[in-house]
This record gives sequence, C-alpha cells and structure tokens, in this order.
Amino acid sequence: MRKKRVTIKDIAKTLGVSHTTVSRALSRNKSHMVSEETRRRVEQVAEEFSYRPNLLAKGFATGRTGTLGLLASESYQDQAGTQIESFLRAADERNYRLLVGMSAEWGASSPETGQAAQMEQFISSGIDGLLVQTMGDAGESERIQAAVDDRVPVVTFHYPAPGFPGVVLDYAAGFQRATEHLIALGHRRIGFLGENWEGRGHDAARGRGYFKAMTEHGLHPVCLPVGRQQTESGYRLSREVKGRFSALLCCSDYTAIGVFRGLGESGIRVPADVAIVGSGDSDVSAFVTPALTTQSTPTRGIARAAMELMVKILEGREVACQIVLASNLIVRESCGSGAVDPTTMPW
Amino acid sequence: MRKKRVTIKDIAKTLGVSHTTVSRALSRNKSHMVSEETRRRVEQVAEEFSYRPNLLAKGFATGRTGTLGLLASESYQDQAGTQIESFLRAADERNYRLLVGMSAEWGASSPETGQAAQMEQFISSGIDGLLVQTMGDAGESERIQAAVDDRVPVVTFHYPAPGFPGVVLDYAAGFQRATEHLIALGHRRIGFLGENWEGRGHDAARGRGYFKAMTEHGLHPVCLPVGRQQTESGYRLSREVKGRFSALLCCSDYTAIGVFRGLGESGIRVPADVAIVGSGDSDVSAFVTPALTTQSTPTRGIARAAMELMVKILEGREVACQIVLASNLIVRESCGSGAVDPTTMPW
DNA sequence: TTCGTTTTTGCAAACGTGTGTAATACGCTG
DNA sequence: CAGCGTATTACACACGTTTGCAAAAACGAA
Repeated sequence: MRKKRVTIKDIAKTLGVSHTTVSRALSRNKSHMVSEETRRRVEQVAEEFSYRPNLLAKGFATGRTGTLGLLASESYQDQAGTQIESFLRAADERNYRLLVGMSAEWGASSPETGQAAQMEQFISSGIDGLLVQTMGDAGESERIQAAVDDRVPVVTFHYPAPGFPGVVLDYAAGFQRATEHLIALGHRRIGFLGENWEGRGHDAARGRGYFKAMTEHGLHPVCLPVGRQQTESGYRLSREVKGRFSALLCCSDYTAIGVFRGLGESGIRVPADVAIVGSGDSDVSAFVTPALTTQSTPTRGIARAAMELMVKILEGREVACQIVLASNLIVRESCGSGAVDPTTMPW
Repeated sequence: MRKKRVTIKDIAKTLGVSHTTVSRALSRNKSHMVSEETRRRVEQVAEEFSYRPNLLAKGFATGRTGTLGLLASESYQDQAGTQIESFLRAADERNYRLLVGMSAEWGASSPETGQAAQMEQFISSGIDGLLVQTMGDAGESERIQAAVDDRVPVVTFHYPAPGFPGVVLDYAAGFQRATEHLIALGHRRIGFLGENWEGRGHDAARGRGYFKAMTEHGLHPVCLPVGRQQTESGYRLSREVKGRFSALLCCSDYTAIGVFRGLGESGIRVPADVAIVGSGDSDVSAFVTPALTTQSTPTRGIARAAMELMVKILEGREVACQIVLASNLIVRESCGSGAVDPTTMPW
C-alpha cells in the first residue's frame, strides 16, 4: 500500500557493498562466488529488513517467473473445482505459482476468442509454461498453436491435442469396458447420456467407446444429449427412459444422480428396472443410494502427471510425449452386479 | 519459446519515431497527446507485427499488474471449486487476472506458515490486491496483517476479519433459523454435525446459531465433530444417531448425503424417523432422495460482491466496509415439512 | 514577421534484478 | 621479487515500459 519496498540496493548501502554482491549472495550464484563472510552479513541484514525479492523485477530480468498458466475448461463443470484444486497442490509442491483461468464460453466473446485471449494475457503476464485442459474438439490444436505461437511450452491434459505433449485419459476404453460390462450382465437396450455425440466436444471420446462396444455386439447405440446443468438434465431426461432402455451410461455422476431422482419419482427402481453407470467417481458417488457404479476419472493423477511433465519440459529433460492414463470401472450397486460396502472403495 | 519478442522499440524503429511516442499511442495517454495520424500508423504496425505488450515490464514500471491474488481455504472442501470458479468469472468480467492459491494445511508447513508464505509470494509477484477466504478462527486478522503488512489492499470473504473490509455470510443467523424451523416442527433432540464446535474454525458460526436457538428454547445442544472427508464422516457418524436424535443439522450437504446413506443401511428413514438439514445448496442437493433441505450459501454472490468491493477499493471509491449477505433456508423434503418439486427450486 | 500558445514529439531517467567483463587483492611458485 | 592463478568484488548495461521535462513543430493572432 504505502510502505516503500526494501530492495537489494538498500541492503547494499547499509553494508557498503555493491548491489551486485547482494544479488549474488542471495541467489547463491555458482559462476561468481561470494565469500562466506559477506554472505552471512547480507543474509542477516536481509532478514533484519525483512527483505522480499521483487519477483516482477526478477522475472523481468531473467525471463523466468516461476508462474504457470492453468486454463481450465468450463464445460468440465462440477469437476472443474477438484481439477483446479489438484493443480494448485501439485504446483505448490513444486514451488510454482498458478495463474488460473477458465476458457470462457460465457460473456460476450466467442469461445475461441475467449480462450485465445486468455492465453495471450497469460503469456504477456510472463508465465513460464501453459497448462491447457483440452476438450477434444476439432481444430483445437490449431487454435492453441495460433494463440501460443511457440512462445511458451504447452502441456495439455484430458484429451489428446496433436502436436502438444500432454496427459490424456483413455475415456473411450473406459466407456467401452463399462458398456461391455452392462452387455455381459444381459442388457441390450443401453442408452448413452452425454453432452453430444460424435466428433467434437467433451463427451465424444466416451461416446466412441460406447459406440464401439455396441456395434461390435450388434446393438443399436442411442444418444440422449445432456445440457449444461448436468444434474437437472439427468432429471429431465429420465422421463424419456421408461420402457426404452434397460441400462444407461451417463457421462457424469451428477447426471446419474439426476436420473436416479427422476426414475424414482416414476416408480422405476435402480438397478432392478434400469441399470446405471456414471463417470467421474466424485466424492458422493459411493454414498448415494444406490451407490453409483462409475468410470473413475483420476483428476488428481492427471494434475500431478501434467505438472511433472511440465517441469520436465521446463528443465529440458523431456521434449514431447503423451502420457495415457487408464480409466477404471468402479463397480458399485447401480449397475446391478451386487452391493458393495462403500467404505472399502479405493478412492 | 524461441521467438524474439516484438517490443515497442521495434515498432518505433520501423516508423522512425521514438519508443516514447509508440508507448503513448498505444496506451492512449491523456496528459500527452499523439496525433491521430501517428496513432493510426502505430496501431497498424503493432497489428502487423502482432505486438503483445510485456505485462511484466508494464507492471514493473507502473506498479500495477492487473492481477489479483485469491487465497482460497482448503477446508471449504467440496465448495472450493465452485468458489474459485465464481471468482474466475467475476475477475474475467472486470478484466483482472487471478493468481490462485489454497491456504495449505497439507504438506510439511504448518497452516500459518503455508498461508503466510503464499501471501508473501503473491505480494512479491506484484498483485494489486489480495482476496482471502477467511475461516473465522482466532488470531486470523493478526496473521493476515503480519503477512501483508499494508503492502496491498485486502478483501476478505466468508467470515469477518476485524480490521479488513470483506464480504461475510451470516451463517449464524441461517443456522439459527434452521434450528428454529426444526423446533417448530416439534423436534427436541437435535444434533449438530460440524467440523468443530466452539470458538474457532469453519463451522463455528453455524454452531453458534444452532447453540443460540437451542438454549433459547431450553434444549440441550450436542455436537458430533466431522472430519475432513465430509461425505464419509457423515456416513460413519450416522451410527451414533440411532435413538439419540430426531433431527440433525449438517454443516455440509455432503455430510448430509453420507448420513442419508448410513441411516438407510440401518433401516432408519429420512425424514420419517430423522429429519435432516444440510448446508451449501450444492447442485445435487435438490436431486438426492429425499431432496435436501439446506442452508443456502450464495457462493457466486460472495465472489461477485468481494470482487466489486476490491475494485472499488483499488479505484479509491471505498475505504473499508463489511458487506453482510443473508443465508436463506431452502426447505425441501429431508426435514419433513412436505415434498417439493425440485425443478421449481430457486437455485 | 514575430511572438505566444498549443499540440506533438523526443530525451533520459526510473522501476529492481541479473550477468558479462573488468578490476582488485591475495597467495603461491619459481 | 616477478609472474601468475584464483577468489572476491564492482562497474555498467540489459530487460520493456512509463513518465517528467524540455524541445520542436504547428498554428493563430498581432
């Protein structure tokens, strides 16, 4: 607010040395040494004056700020918080700060503009690297490329973005397995509740896995598109289920919870009448009734892996790679293969 | 990565003017004017070179970065994500960037050290202001004061922090009302499920409201402390409820969901046997069965109000004030005062 | 034309830190 | 004692932008 900053020059003056020496003493520079004696004195005065380095100036001088940009995707919805939180921890552990943004589909700007503008701002703000949550839609790589223009290293997470290193989750395999699980239980009329169906967007990979499993077993895949309010959408969509499906795959646990509610009100029992599988393994999924069978989404694992990859790249220890994380099926009650004690679940 | 930055000097050189002129042309400085003609030319070249200002240098020169620090509280748990997201939107609307951190109780450092260290880092990074989620524990104001030391303006949110402007939520009044609602329904043995009971910590204000309502009606208040894993804690605590309470107040919707599950497994019905009230009005609360009666926590409203207050302070239009937001009781099914269509709820 | 006023531009310094190069001091070897 | 290497320190500049001050240019009026 009003206090004048303490700078290395102040320290230098009181000690009668040059600010260069102070700088070297504090940053423990290797190429130029400072005598043990002076270093001790410098550190003592720094402590006494409660000196705090101006990271802005430091970053300005060195070109490194110790700050990373994290661009989360709004459409990740209820999970976004957990995701951001996980990154905050991972960043904290490695002593990085995080400039956070959400690629904006709200407000005046178009999605592309919003996302691009955020990246521009982040880069202008001097981030050392950019972590981008991908959505897997067409042209995404090109958009990122255009905005970043090789000015900072990029690590993507969630979906593959060709040309960028990243941590991707194998949603397709996960949902394929989930679908096959339902088929093995004897289900034939299995519906898919996802934001959208083919090609682009957040739920598409899950959709492809579902599609593959269905067609391979000679079954007819059906998609019921889900809106932005996932829980509420599930609730509304449950009306269309009656007599049409014996099992449902939901792209979000919250959609599944909405479906639970809606079916319950119509007197349809889960899993006796309809089997349900969710996605995300959110904290509540083990505790709703019936406990939710769900595709695990290792949000924390993604954050940790992406962070590690970024650090490696920054240190020049890695060039480009895609880390594929598996997505497991956590079987609980809602798919009808038997009840499980929720406290023994591995979350 | 490798490309050389385009600076105002590059633009100046190609135009044959001084970099000062370019700076003024681009920042539309008021005190010194630039001819319409040159401004047009400058802007054109800037566009052509796709010039991006170095915000680091800018901030360094002006002392203003357009970045705010947001320090969220880890103990806010499941809500933390929504809270951060709300702030991201509010910041985006006002064209501020957000350095985000969570006051760390994880890792090696003690809570105080972690929080203080984060504030130090943020301030060193050149934030214009600091938004701190308070927890309402003793000595909090002093800790913040010690760390910030008047170097940047602070706005707190959630709990009052004496000496700092902030947005506070009247949890006490909300929980008092909720308790009275239960008493009015005929309940006498009402339990409180919160992280801790008196004096300090996150649930304390709710606890005080509960305490007040109970004692005023000559009833005996009882607290069952909840652990960090709220949903699971609720599940475990549900075993201690049998025969002891006819109603429960939970400091989190997720605790309530855990309790639902546990009671259900013991054959205890909600709300017929035990009435339950949650807190937070999370997205799922209207869709679990029974739909949850809950204390609303206007997370988005808090973010917006805090952001507005911060901007006002930065612009010198406000000095210090506390904005108190009310906390309403949203009555659904779990407290037993009648079923409600969840889609008509005002969330 | 000359002066005064206003508009437009340039110079130079400043912000706090890092770093290459030169300078100093010291001790050792021959 | 000369010569040299090494350890330590200082000087000066760079990073990209803003800004106070002064100079130049443009313009209008006398």
